[in-house]
Amino acid sequence: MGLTRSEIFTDEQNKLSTLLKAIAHPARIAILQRIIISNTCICGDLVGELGLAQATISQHLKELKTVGIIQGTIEGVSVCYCINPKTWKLLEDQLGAFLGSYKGETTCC
Amino acid sequence: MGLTRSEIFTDEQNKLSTLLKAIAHPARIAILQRIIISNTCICGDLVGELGLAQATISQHLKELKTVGIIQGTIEGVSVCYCINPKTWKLLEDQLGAFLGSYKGETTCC
DNA sequence: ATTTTATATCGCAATATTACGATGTTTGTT
DNA sequence: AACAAACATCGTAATATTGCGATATAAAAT
Repeated sequence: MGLTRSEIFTDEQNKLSTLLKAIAHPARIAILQRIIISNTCICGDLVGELGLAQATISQHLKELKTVGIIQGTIEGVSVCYCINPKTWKLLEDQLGAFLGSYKGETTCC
Repeated sequence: MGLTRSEIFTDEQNKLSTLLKAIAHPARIAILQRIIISNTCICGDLVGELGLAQATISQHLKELKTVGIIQGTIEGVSVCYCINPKTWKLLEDQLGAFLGSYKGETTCC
């Protein structure tokens, strides 16, 4: 016990939950918002702005990168992070389909 | 350490991450899909269908109820669960605004 | 070559999540 | 009243997450 029993769910359900889990943290939401807002690619700017330690930010970035939501390019000494359009679209589509499947008929309760 | 430092984030970021965390689990996605699909309100049907123990299902339902995504009405011996339209809309709006804020300009990386 | 700057990784402590058996509670049935 | 059915809650074990100091790594500047 203690670990999610992924075998009993569909690939879609597992995939969607993985993407959702990646963005289900205020720090990672803040990081993504910051990346989206600045048209120039930020990097360690986040450390000064978010109020979390450098190691913590780096770890959150890694999690976002692991599931493919962002991608990082080495730019001299620093690293340039940006949204991975493909994964972002996938998330929008999957989530849109899921959330949109409820039509709010209130046939119940 | 070990606990999210919510104080340093905005209420919107915290609220959204709370809602996202609630749906960021394959079992809870499956439960929500099942609730949406059946126009009649299911309850313990989930236990037989999902392959998780009754205590586990009940716990997942509680989590969804706690953040307000579903609501339960006692219906005799069983409990009728359904989507809370208000929270569902909130989630759609907040998430739509967040995901939609990225326009995929690829000005970067 | 050494130092500085920027980021990543390691290791750890605190806390949270997941899952489930066992037990409690509530309502309907006999 | 006693019993059964449907859920909820408790307690617990296994695992995951969060955060950070310390340390490693890699590129640029001196």
